[in-house]
Amino acid sequence: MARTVNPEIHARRRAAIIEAAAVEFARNGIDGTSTAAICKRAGIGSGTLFHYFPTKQEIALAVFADDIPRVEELCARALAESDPDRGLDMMIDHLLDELVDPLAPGLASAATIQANRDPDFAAVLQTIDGMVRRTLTTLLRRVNKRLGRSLPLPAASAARWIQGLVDAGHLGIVDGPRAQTVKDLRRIVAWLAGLPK
Amino acid sequence: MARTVNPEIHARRRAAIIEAAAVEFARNGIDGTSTAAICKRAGIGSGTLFHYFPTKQEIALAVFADDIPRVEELCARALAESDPDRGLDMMIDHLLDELVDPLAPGLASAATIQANRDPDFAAVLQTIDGMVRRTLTTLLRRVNKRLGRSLPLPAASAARWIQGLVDAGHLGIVDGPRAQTVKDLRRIVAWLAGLPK
DNA sequence: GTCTATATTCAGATAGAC
DNA sequence: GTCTATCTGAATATAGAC
Repeated sequence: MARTVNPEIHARRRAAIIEAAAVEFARNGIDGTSTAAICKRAGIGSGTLFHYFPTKQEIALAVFADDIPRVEELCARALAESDPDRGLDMMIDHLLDELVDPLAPGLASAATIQANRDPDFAAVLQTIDGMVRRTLTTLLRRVNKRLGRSLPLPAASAARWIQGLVDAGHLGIVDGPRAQTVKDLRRIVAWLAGLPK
Repeated sequence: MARTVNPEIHARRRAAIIEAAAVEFARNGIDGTSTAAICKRAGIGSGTLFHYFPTKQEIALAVFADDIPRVEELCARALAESDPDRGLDMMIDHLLDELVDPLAPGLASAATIQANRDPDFAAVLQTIDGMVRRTLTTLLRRVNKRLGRSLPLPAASAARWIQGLVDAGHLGIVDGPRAQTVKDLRRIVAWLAGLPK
């Protein structure tokens, strides 16, 4: 009598591995993380790890690819708002939430390096980035057309810079008191969105 | 008598190793770069590499520490300008020059990861960042006091964000046509510096 | 557990300065 | 010719993917 697969347990375990891997990757980079370290943190044996993922590369891919549905849903909700300023707020809020994650700087760095070498990985990053950028661009254009405000930069450029600013926050370069950082960022975004002082 | 040390040749070769290492680190990260790869690119044997540097860590440190004098000189010159706007321009120009370097995104990522593990390395990054930030802050304060313009953000915050924006460019997230990127950045900086439209 | 990859070492080989 | 800074690349030992 063969043991039947329990998909729920499988998914949970897979998620636990991804979580453990994310912590290690953020701290030590992908090459700097041994599969043993992931196993230890996830509380599993190495055999189990390679039952869930064929290679370390695939784990790295999954860490980021798992975000795609979440981002998709966020973008869809922001675009569904009738007031583009509300949609922008929603996007910014979520981007800022990520920013609070202490793993963010390390993960962003690890990702940049990995994207140099793994085209599949690069594609995943591009998917996420592109989705966010297109959403922000659309929202900014709506601000422009529907609300009649004029933007200091073209919508597409402004969208890129908003992403850039958030990523700068990710890198931890802008590392003042968190509250001040968030306040500043909102002010800059407001300017980019053509809001009056 | 014995053969004497030639400091000039030694320095040149050391620089060549650092240059080769920077290329490899930018492409593959520090852990992802083998000492053999550095040797190959530098055109030397592995023995020679370890004659110049005791460990790979030390090579990584040198890649960034070598920038300190250059940055010091830049900051000193910018602060010596009587017109703070000229000083700001000077800083921005140099920051943008770095941004044009195709190695910048990879090196920035590699550095972030390395700083997590090597305190000496972290100190080097902090030195460079702090120097630039203090210089920008001082220049922005002068804009405020001497020229009587008021800034949309406190000088210290604005300085951090300028660095953040440049680093966002480093990460390659803002990767539109180069000319447009540079133009946008100047516009944002002008706003941060309180210049009228 | 196996097997590869790789950081570091070492025992010379080479060649410039006197 | 001698002395030594400098270089080399095979050898070692260890780590780590699978």
